[in-house]
Amino acid sequence: MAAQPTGPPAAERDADRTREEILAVATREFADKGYDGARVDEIAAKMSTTKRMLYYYFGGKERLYIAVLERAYTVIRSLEQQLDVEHLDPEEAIRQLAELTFDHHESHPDFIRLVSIENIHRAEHIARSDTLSGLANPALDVLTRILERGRAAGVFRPDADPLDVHMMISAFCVFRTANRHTFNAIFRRDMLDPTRRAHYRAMLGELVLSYLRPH
Amino acid sequence: MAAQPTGPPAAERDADRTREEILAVATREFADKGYDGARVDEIAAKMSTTKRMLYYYFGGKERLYIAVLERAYTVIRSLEQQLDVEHLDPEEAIRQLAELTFDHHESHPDFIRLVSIENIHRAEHIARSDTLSGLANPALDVLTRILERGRAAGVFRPDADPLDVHMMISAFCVFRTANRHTFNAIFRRDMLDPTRRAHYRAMLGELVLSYLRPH
DNA sequence: CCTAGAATGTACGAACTAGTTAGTTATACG
DNA sequence: CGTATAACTAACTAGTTCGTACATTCTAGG
Repeated sequence: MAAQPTGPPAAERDADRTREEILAVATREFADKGYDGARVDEIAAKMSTTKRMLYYYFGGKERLYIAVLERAYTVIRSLEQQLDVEHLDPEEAIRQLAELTFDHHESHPDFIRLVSIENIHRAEHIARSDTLSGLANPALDVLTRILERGRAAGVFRPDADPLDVHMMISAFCVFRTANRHTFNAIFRRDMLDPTRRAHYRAMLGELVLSYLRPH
Repeated sequence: MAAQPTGPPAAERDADRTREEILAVATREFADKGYDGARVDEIAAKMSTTKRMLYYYFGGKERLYIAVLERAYTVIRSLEQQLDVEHLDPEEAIRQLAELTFDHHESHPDFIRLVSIENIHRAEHIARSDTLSGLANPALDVLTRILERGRAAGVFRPDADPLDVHMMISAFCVFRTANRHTFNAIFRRDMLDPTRRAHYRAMLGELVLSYLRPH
């Protein structure tokens, strides 16, 4: 139901383009203000079409929000699929995986905010989405294989669980971006200050590796 | 302006009691629904007095929310002040500090939610509160002293920064509670499941200590 | 006992907000 | 060329939400 069969794409009356624009504006607005803070009229005002189209294509505020979440997760997952660290030795692979995750979180603040917002709502919208509720994570598969190789080589402790390690990495990266505001307000240190970036990036790698090494 | 001078405390017409009840109900409501999701009328309905009192004592929704934040932080800080781990050797002190922080986060889910909510709002309310914006953290002082002792004894690496270590611990604990819903929706693992509690608690201690030990 | 002022309750309204109704224009296709 | 239908627009509405005006009751101090 997409893809113009012949001729150049019409500048006006392009359903796909309209849908995409609504999603893009809505993503920014929901990430910025939260689900309850976002205003349908505000989203409408910021796009080149009207509010009616938002209801035409998505059916309502909540379903638009779910569509936003679905697209955001899809984008992130497709990026994760490009991970290519399996040719490295286990230690270096872990370090790279951690640092790529680190970079990743830093360059997608909207996604992190959407996840925080969704947690405030106890993931009720994710639960309502078939697309999202059981969505596998390619980064976790990569991590699982690295751990196995490291265990076999005797450089990693044998009891390390992939999901636990993934959680450690996520916790560090998510906290750094998601909690930066209160952290900065209380401790007067901006965790996202560019001058501290290299320090935190290296620290995460060390943290994970020092945990993984057999004692 | 409190403390009845003579006679038994009046069951009705007790300004302090009314204030406290409003704060308690508002805390639950804001933590549950977020700032924009919370409804003034809903808070009013759940308390034994009327909405008028909320405006009489706090002036409005936003100022009530700030008062809620101030009280929540104050409570947490006073609990932190009771930390008593300085008599232990550095390694054991760190482990205990981490585990107490862990317990702490688990037993104050409302506080964690309020912090997440405040981060969605980029800490704008904390910034507006004189009480909160520069509030020192007793746990950080304790941590600083432990690290110093450990460094002197040669059991900790010399370049470990107290605030970084505090951040590591917080990241782990906050992520486990604040992001449990999306994590569970995606990975089908409840990080707060009681049967996994001991595992995570021990893991945090190991994580921090393996990072701190000189390599 | 009386009064000033603090504390409380009721009822209401102005502004906002999600969603809809009713109608219009462009485009694909025979 | 004509028409069915997808894409689109503007104006409106029903319900909500924060906040307030006004009336009332309790309590401390003289």
